[in-house]
Amino acid sequence: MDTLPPPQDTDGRDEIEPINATPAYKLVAAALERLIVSGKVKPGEAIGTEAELVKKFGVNRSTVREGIRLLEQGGLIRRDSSRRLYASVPRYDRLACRISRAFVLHEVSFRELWESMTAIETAVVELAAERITPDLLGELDLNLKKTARMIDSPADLAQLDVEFHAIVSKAAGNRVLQLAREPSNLLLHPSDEMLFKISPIAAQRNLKAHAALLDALHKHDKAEAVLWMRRHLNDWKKAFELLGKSLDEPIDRICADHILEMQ
Amino acid sequence: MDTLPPPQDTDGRDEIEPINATPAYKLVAAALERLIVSGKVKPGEAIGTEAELVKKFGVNRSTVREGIRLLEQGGLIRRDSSRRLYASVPRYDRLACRISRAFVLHEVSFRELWESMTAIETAVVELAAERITPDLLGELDLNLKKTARMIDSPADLAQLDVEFHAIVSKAAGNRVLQLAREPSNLLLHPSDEMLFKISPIAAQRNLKAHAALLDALHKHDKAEAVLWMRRHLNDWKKAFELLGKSLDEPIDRICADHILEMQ
DNA sequence: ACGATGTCTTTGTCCGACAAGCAGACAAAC
DNA sequence: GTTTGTCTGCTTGTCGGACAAAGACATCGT
Repeated sequence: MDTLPPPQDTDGRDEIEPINATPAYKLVAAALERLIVSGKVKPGEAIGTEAELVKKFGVNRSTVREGIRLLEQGGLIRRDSSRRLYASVPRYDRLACRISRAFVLHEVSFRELWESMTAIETAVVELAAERITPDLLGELDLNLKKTARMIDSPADLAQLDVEFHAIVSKAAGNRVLQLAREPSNLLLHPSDEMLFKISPIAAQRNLKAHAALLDALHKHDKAEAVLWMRRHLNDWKKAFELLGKSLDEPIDRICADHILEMQ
Repeated sequence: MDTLPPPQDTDGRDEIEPINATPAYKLVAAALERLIVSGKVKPGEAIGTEAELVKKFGVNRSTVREGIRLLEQGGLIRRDSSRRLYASVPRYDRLACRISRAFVLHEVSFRELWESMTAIETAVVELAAERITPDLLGELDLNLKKTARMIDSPADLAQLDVEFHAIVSKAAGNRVLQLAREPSNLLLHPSDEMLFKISPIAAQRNLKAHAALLDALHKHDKAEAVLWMRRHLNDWKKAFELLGKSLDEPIDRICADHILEMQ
């Protein structure tokens, strides 16, 4: 696999070097990436126009454009209205979406998702109990009310469930945990809806758990919040198993559509 | 995102159409993405040549190329030798790298990283204690021996530390947790090295903790493994604070270089 | 001063072209 | 028969130029 024999030092002139055939468009992308990540161009600042980049890098416009496309999808470059290019910070929701997609393609199991959710959500809710602010408590109150009203509409319930936990994770004030949590949440959402559709009891238990969690958060009671989160997650697992599905089968590919349609 | 209000059917002449302002190259990318994610083209299979895609989509070759570039960086498309295009599954290390980069740009704090590590690593080690296999135990044994030998070389120590935890996370058999863990690990690595460089005691405690963790894993003793992981993480925090740095300051941008250089 | 106007700029898309590298076929040498 | 070298397509990477559309900008008339 180590291509090319070592440059046979026959007569001292061995500067052949293993051929560094990196295409120009990748070099352009790498250069721009370095500019942004290293902070020389701050998020929000404008990248030059294509013509300027052409002059700066000394390559053709098509090449510059291909380089830009590489970064565009990664979220390091954003287009305002009018399609001008600005440096940008990758958005969490986009990242979460990509991660979810990767999980689908890798065919991770529900068990893996559930284990991960258990670990992360309990930590999140513990932090949230400590740090939650009144306005986020208000948002949760509102969400709970809506959940009670929508108790017979599985689709809305699933949506509200996702929202509830998203608010809690925001309250935890930890963006690393927030991003770690998001993909699993996205992927569990469709199953969530299915559970609510099939079992009204699951919907009831969901509502009750949310109410208890919210109460614990109001009281800033870490222990109780964690306890209810555990119960909440166990409920989900039990309901899932009642459906006759195995936790060890890979998540459905139908989740993929759900992920895809959000860009 | 191609919304826009429906074209107000005021007087029958409503062929205004919601202005499909999505550039063609994005549509190409979306179409290819859908092909791969939905499973119509399985990972490893070849995407057609550019010429074929030109015919299939009815757009110019440049446009096709720009579309391909969008997916290329995301890891959905891979180039074999000879640059032919194949569908692919996004690699975890690439994803972790991107996530790390996002954290740097978002200027997350060491505290956020540490809290996340605490939550995830304890869960990981608990699962690992249950599921670890003899060969992974062997790898850990080897890693521990090397760590003992390299006790005076901070750079190697940091590298071995990262490896140790990576092996543990592999042993946990949960890819979701594994990916959730990776970015924080990457970002803490440089600070790790700095800690070892400044405080030989930190290196000693690190070695001791690893030994104890490994012992617990050998015995499949969950409780002890979790206990030692907690200690290990607290050690890190204490050492960090001894350095006089605040946990609440954003992670250094120097981490960025470290992240960038791994593709 | 303000709004309507036309012009400039920039992007999205297309066309055509060429060099380099890879794959396979084919002929030559052992 | 196997190996080697060569040749010919095919595909990608890069280039140059071109044009339409839409935003940005300057100008002009009131």
